[in-house]
Amino acid sequence: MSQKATIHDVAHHARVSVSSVSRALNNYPHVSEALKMRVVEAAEELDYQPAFLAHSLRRGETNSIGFLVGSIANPVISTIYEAAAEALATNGYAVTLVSSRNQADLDSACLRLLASRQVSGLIVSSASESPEPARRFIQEANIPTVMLDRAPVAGERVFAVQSDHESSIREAVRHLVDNGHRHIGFIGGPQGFYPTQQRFRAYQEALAEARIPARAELIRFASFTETDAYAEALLLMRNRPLPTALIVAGNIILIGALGALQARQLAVGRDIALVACDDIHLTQLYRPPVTAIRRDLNLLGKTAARLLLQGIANNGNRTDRVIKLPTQLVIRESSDYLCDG
Amino acid sequence: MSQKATIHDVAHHARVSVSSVSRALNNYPHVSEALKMRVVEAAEELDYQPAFLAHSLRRGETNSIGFLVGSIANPVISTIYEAAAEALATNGYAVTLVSSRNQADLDSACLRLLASRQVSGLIVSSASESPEPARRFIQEANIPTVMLDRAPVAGERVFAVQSDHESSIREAVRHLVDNGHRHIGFIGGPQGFYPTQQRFRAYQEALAEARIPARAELIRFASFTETDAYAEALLLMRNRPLPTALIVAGNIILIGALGALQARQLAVGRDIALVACDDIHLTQLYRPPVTAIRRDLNLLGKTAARLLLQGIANNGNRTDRVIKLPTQLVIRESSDYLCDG
DNA sequence: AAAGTGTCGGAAATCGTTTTCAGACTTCGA
DNA sequence: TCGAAGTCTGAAAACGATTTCCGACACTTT
Repeated sequence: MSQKATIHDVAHHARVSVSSVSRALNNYPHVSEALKMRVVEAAEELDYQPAFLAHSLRRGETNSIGFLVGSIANPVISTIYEAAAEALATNGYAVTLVSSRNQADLDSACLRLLASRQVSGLIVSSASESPEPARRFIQEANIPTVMLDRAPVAGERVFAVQSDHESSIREAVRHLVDNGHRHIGFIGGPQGFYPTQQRFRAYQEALAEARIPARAELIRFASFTETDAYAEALLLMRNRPLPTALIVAGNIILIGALGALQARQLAVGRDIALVACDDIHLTQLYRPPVTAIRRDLNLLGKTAARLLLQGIANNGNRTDRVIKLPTQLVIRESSDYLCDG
Repeated sequence: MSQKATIHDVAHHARVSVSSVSRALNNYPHVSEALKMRVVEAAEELDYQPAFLAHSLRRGETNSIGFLVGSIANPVISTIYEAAAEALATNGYAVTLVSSRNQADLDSACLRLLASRQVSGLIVSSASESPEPARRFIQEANIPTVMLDRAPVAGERVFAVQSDHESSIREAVRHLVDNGHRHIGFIGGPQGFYPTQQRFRAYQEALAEARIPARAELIRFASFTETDAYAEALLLMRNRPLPTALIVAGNIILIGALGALQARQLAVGRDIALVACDDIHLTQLYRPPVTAIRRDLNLLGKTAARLLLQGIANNGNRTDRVIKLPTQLVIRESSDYLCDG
């Protein structure tokens, strides 16, 4: 019935010129109140919305930003996304979400797709550490970009928001050592994955500080699937002496590890102390509740959005290039006991 | 350095006209091999990619589809999304995701935003049942639309994909009744929420079939927050006699209810039988594992994508308008015992 | 009275494509 | 050999906005 009205229809209906309509609707100076009123009225009457494509084509910006993730099915990512998207939406941006399905080699293609859609900004939180082509693309595309909990990329308009994984991991190791543990296992995500690298480094440094030799066979890395994490956990548990404590990096790993421990009949919080790196619902509802590193995912998303918006607006002015947000170790029953070993 | 090359640059570089470039690149008939070769070569040399905005403006379609959700932080939704988005991506569509943040009154605005971006299709899985304005908008916008696990909407190009919640709920009630339960509680999502309505109806019918009078005080509805679900569960547990079994509709409700049961010192699988409506990781890892209704979320997403693509292509031809996918009750220890009450 | 200032309309350029139209050239059958 | 049909190609018109340029007023101000 009502084919979408064009700016010409509005002009005709308000008995003014198209240029006046454009000026009135975009709040340009030198336009009288009376004319503005007439135009706005006519626009509302015809339910006029400027054609997005024509508008963007002429203006040269799409008011939409691209969000690249490894998997949106990861509850941590989706929570961050929700927060960021809300902040962006209130600033008039729509966001197109692309998932690389945890395949790092797809990153480049995904970014290229987003760039071809001429997004005004980019938030990158792809699964594995982006390989060289993807990083180079970000550098050269000259699109304002925020790396979200990922390694920073050199570039004029590239920013980064990170969580301070290291300090909490160090605190966790100290906590375990204080409770008498000397065989502390570690299961990380993929080795190229930035948070995994940070956590692993902190784990090693904290062990060194406590003068505890790292046992290589108690260290494993898993991909982003529960079944793989399960398998790696089982492999780790084959070693003797068994670890008396275990740090699992990430919620997927946690799920796999819990399954493996149950299969091995190892009681969390008695036979083995457990520390998780994401404070998801499971950690609080599990019996016993499991110690975890909490971070404000909402703040993380909001900060990424804010930084990106600044990067788009300031056009390269001075802003913080990388922001590191705090984390907090929440000690629960899974690790809050003295090791008798 | 290299500003994006336009079709004119390619034309100039290949020493042909712009129209020929367009024809060659879009595989139109009546273009000689020689010319095509020259054009393709020049295009590659300049790394030419057609400008999305201009392309879409002229063609009248954006090759992007809008996805409206209540909250992407819900793991069930995000899993479905991931599957649908992958299917759409392989068909050349990008998807812009909009969350109404579980506020039903925002649905209309979100849809309007998506429509103004001139999406070629719409998948709607907003949180609560869309109120009248949103439904009317979908009807009138004449955009191919798939309602995902939501009430179907009358309209020429509106389709629906649903899960068969009823049959599994009926099976669950029968299962509980067979085990001797006669006081079976029910906690649903918001009353306007379509899956909640279906589950609740099935719950009532199954009770009636078993000639068990429904106790109104054992029925509660919660919003989409864990704290609210927690509160509602506590309220439900105030009644005497206590229910010996509980059906919780949805993963958020499950989390709240588990917290409440723990607070009340009620042992799941002994004091009270528990049946959940989403088979998330938690249900399998919880001790005891909790009985849940499983459905193929991947299939759900893929089916929605397929239906939408057909709706876009067939332009109103005959296809299935609504598809109902099966569900399956997975009985675990939380309910697999005889009621002694 | 001349000059400046604010307001508005009309025409036209622009963004980068796709699509239509018409002309030029080949091929082919009568 | 001539017209018709078919193949190739380029020029120009869309698509729907924003933006620029210029001219026409109606007011002030000097």
